[in-house]
Parts: sequence; C-alpha cells; structure tokens
Amino acid sequence: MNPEKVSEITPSEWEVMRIIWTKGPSHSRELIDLIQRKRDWTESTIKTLLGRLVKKGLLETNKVERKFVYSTTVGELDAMNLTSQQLFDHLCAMKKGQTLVNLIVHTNLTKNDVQKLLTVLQKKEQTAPDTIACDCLPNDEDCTTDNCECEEK
Amino acid sequence: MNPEKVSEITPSEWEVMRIIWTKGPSHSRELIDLIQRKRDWTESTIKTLLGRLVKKGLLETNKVERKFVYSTTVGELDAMNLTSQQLFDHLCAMKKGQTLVNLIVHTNLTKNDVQKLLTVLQKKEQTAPDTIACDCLPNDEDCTTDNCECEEK
DNA sequence: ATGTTTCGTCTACAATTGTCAACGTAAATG
DNA sequence: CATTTACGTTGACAATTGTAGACGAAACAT
Repeated sequence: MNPEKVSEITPSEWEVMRIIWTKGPSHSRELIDLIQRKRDWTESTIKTLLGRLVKKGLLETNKVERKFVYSTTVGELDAMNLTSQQLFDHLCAMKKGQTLVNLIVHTNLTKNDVQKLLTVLQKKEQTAPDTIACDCLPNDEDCTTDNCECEEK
Repeated sequence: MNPEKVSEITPSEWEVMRIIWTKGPSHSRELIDLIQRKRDWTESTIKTLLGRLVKKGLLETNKVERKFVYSTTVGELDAMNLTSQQLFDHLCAMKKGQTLVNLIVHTNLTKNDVQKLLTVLQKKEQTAPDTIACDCLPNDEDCTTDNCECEEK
C-alpha cells in the first residue's frame, strides 16, 4: 500500500475514488458519466483528477482493447482508516473521547456496527487509564488545566 | 460560531489554535515561543499564521497595553467535532461503522470516555437499522454489492 | 482515405497553503 | 534624544488544488 499518498487524497479526489471503489475497475467514460451525475464537473476536470490520482499511485491503469481501465491500489476501508486516524492524530489527546462520542451520536450505524463497537469498548475498558494528558503544548510546558478547558461540559 | 470557517483550518493552523485553546488568550510573543518549541518555524511564519487565523475569524485580538492578545472564537471541542464530522460526511456511509471501530481501537481513551461511549451505543442499539446502503454512487445508480466490497472482511 | 469521434496528455490559471523576509511604527533603553 | 527592540502588516514565492480548454493520436464511420 501507499500510506503516504493516501493522506494526499483531496476532497475532489475522494469523490472519484469512491466511485471506483464501489464500481470496481472501470473505463474513464463510465467514470465520467457516473461522476457527472453527482457533480457538475466537466469531462476535462474529471480527466485531470484521474490523471493526478494515477500519478499519486492511488489509481492504476491497464490498457484493455484500446481504452484504459482504472482501478484503485488502496482499499477503501484502509484509506478511510488512515485518513480518520491522521485527523485524530493532530487533535488534543484529552478530547478525542468526547469527539468520538459526538461522531457516534451523529453517525448512522447498523446493529452489527453497534455490536462490534460495544465489544471493542468492553475489551478496552479493562486497560483504560483514568486520565489522559493534554498534548497541545510542547513537552516541557505543563498544561495547567485552569486555562485548558479540556474537561467535559 | 463560525462553522464554515472551521473547515478551513489548515494543518499548520491547527497547531497554532491548539496552543491558544490550551493556554488561553495570549500575546504573540508567548505564542511564538511556545510554538517554536514544537515546530521549527520562524517568527515570521507564525505571525503569518496568526494573521490568517484572525482574518478567517477564528482568532480575535484585543489590544491590551500596546500588545495584542489573541483569543479563539470557537471552542476546541466544537472545532474537533465539526472537523471530524465533516471528514465522515464524505466517506462511504456503509463503512463508517468499521472506521469507528478502527478509530476506537487506536485511540487512547479514559475509563470515563469508554463509559460514555458504551452508554451512547447502548441507547443507539435499539433504533439501529440492520443495514445501511452505500452512498458512493449517484442516487439513480444502484450499488450492486458484488463490485462494492463494502462488506466486512 | 478522409472526416469525425474518443480518449489520454499537456498547458493554464486562480485560489489556497506553507514558509519567510522586509518594512514601518511604537516602545523601551541608554 | 538617538538607538535598539518588539511587534503587526505587507509582499513574496513555490507547491498544491479546483477547474477546464486545447492538442494529438488512435478508432470509427462513410
């Protein structure tokens, strides 16, 4: 896989990737048609996006009877995991829990998802620490929690 | 608040915001010193970042005896929530659950966090649907799950 | 074989982002 | 008062992103 490159997927490029992840390997024509039903982009724009994704190594092409077939080189789930983790990596350690609560509240989940989440959490419960320090300041500087309104509300 | 603007916080700007969120309202000197202990940025760079954040309305300044004091106009938790939700908004609906599992596994959480998450999930369990459709293709196009390897592995 | 469609590549251009240096002014110091 | 220091503002420049037109070669149609 190409983890570094995954972080460089831009919003527009995600749109393109999602189509190919879902549709499977496809010709540019098919992709352009599909994307144009969601986005008001010209053919040209989509071609550029495809080209950039190939250059980044996130898509690869195979010439099949004259036309290129575009396929992804990363799994969608892998990309989602990497991207979301990366986002979390630059957030205050102290508040990630709250953020997850918020995410879960606002995300539509199946019973199955909920079950899995419950299982993971129950396992985590045992080893969970009582507190987690804020990591927003340089190491040597202490996060005096008076200013740091990191606590719940 | 200024939700639109929150989405425009760039990675470098997050770094700056985190310091101010944690430290509370501060003079530029103090901010520059703190940030330079984490990042190898020149004073100039940090000033630019501060200026841009003020322009975006994410920071505001108050002149106090000659110097400006920078304070945030958005809460850190609000920013974190908005940003993470925004990320989730452009991911495949079908796979968000898996992604949350992954996030939770890799995020350090306190017992308290775990408790809250468990509570929220238990509540969600009742109303959770059995399946959620993939929303990567235009509405009229069906996600034929043969290509769409959206299922668990 | 010749005009037309198709498709990939190249070029372009404005806006944003990461990084800075330089400038002007007000404050502090000698 | 003359000098140095501190700080906010401007301008700058390369790289990335969003968006798209133009070009060239191959494939198809007549």
